Amino acid sequence: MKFFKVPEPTIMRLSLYSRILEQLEERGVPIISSVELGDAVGINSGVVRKDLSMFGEFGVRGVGYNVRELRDNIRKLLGQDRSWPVIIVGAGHLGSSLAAYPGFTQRGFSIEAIVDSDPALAGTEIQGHPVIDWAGAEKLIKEQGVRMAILAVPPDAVQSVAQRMIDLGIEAILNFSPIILKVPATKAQVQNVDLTVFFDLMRFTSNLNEQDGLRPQSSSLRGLAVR
Amino acid sequence: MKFFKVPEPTIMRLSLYSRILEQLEERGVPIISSVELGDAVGINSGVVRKDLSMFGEFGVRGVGYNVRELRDNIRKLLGQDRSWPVIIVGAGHLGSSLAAYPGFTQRGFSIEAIVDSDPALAGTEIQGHPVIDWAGAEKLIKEQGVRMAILAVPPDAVQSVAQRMIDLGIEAILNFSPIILKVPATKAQVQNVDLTVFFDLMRFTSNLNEQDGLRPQSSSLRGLAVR
DNA sequence: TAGATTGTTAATCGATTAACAATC
DNA sequence: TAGATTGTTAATCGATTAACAATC
Repeated sequence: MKFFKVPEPTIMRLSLYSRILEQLEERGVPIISSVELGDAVGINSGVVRKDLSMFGEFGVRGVGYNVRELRDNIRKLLGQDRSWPVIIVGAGHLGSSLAAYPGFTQRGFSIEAIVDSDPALAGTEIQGHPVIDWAGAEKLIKEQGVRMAILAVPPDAVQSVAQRMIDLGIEAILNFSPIILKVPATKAQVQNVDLTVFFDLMRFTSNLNEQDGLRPQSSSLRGLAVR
Repeated sequence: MKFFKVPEPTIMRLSLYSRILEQLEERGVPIISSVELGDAVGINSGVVRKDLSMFGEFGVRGVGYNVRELRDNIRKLLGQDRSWPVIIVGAGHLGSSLAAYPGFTQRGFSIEAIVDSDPALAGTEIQGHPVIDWAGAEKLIKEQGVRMAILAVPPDAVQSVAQRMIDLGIEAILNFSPIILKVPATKAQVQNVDLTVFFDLMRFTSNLNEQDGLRPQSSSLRGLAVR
C-alpha cells in the first residue's frame, strides 16, 4: 500500500465537506461543484479540488461531484461509515459534560465507559455510561478493541494518564485538559483541544479594541506593542 | 498608535506561555530562557523569541526573561489582568455545560447570563447564572458593556443569532455550534470551535490504521487513496 | 461543438527554522 | 573578558491561490 502525507488542515476540511454533503444529500441535491462546496465552508474552490484529489478522482470534468458518491467516499476516508468505541478518562466536570454530549453518538462514536481513579465512583453511572476503574479499563479496551481515548483529567495527571492509555493499546487521543500533551507520533496521535487558548484568542480582540477605543477594523488580528 | 498584523498562531502560543509562566511564578522561578520556555510548550526557541519580539523587548541578552515581568506583560497583552463579562447564547446541552465549566471564571471571565429564546426558561437559573430572553440580553449587554458572546445554539440558528449579537454591540464571538460561522472581520472577530472536526481528526488515524492493520508509524498524518 | 468544471502545475504567500551579530 | 542568550535577518518549508490544459 502506498501512503503519503496528508496536511492536517486537509482532514479538518474533509470533516466540513462531509457535513455539508450530508445536508445536500438530505435536501436531495444530486450534484455540486467545487465552487459551491468551497463557498459553503468559506474557502477557495481550488482548495476543495486539491484536498479531494489527494485521495482519488471523485469528480467529472465539466459537471461536478456526485453528492452521494462524494459523501460516501469522504465518510469512508474519515471512518464515519461505522461506529467507533471510545473511552473517556476523568469523571469530573469536563468528563461528565463530554459524556452527556449527544454529538459523540450522532457522529458515530459509542462511549463505552468513563474511567476514574476515584474508587467511590467505580460502579456508578454518568448519563447512562458506566464509570469504571483502571482494571476495568484494561479489560474493556482489550475486549472491545477500543482505539481512542478522550482525556478530561487534571493537568498534572494528563501525561501519566496518556502513557497508561498508550500502554493499553490506545492509538488516538483527544486531550481536553488544559495542558499540551506531548507523545511521540510513533506511539499515538494526539489532538489537543485547549479551550483556554480559544478564550484568550477571543479576548485578545476585545482587549485590543479597548486599548484604543476602536471597533474591529482590519480583516486580520492586529497587535499593539507594550508601551 | 501603530498597529501591525499578528499571526493567530502567535496569540495561541502567547496563551500557552502565559500558563507556563504562571506555574513558574508560583514555583518561585525568577528567570527563564527562550529555550526552556520553548521546551515547555513543545516548540523551537526561535519561535518564542520571535513571538515576544513582536510586542516589545522583554528579555535581557545573555540572561533570559524575568518570569514575573514577562508574565505580567503577556497577561496585559491578552487582557488576562482583569475580568471580562461574557454572555452565553443557548441554554441547551452545550450551553449548560459551558455555563457549568469552572474554566471561565478561573481564566478571568464572568458569565453574566445565558440567553435563550424559550420563554419557559427566562427567569430560571443554570448553575447560578440567570437565563434571560432577548430583551433582557439587549439591556444587559448595553448596561454591563459586554463585548463577548459564546454561541451554543442549533446550527440553523447560528448565523442569525450572530447577526443579532453583532447588532447589540458584541465584537468577539466564540462559536461552539457545529457550523462554520462567517462574519465580516470588520464587524466582529469569530472563533469557531467545531468539536466534530476534532472528533474526525482523531478518528482519521484509527481508521487508517485499521485499513492496513498498522500501528501509527510516521511522524505526521498519512493518507491512503480510495481504491 | 461550445461551455463548464475538474485535476494539476506554477506562483505566491506566510510561517517556521537556522544562523548570527548585538550585548548583557 | 568569556560565556550565554537575546533580537533579528536570511533560508527553508509548506500551504494557499491563481492559472490552465484536459475532458466531460
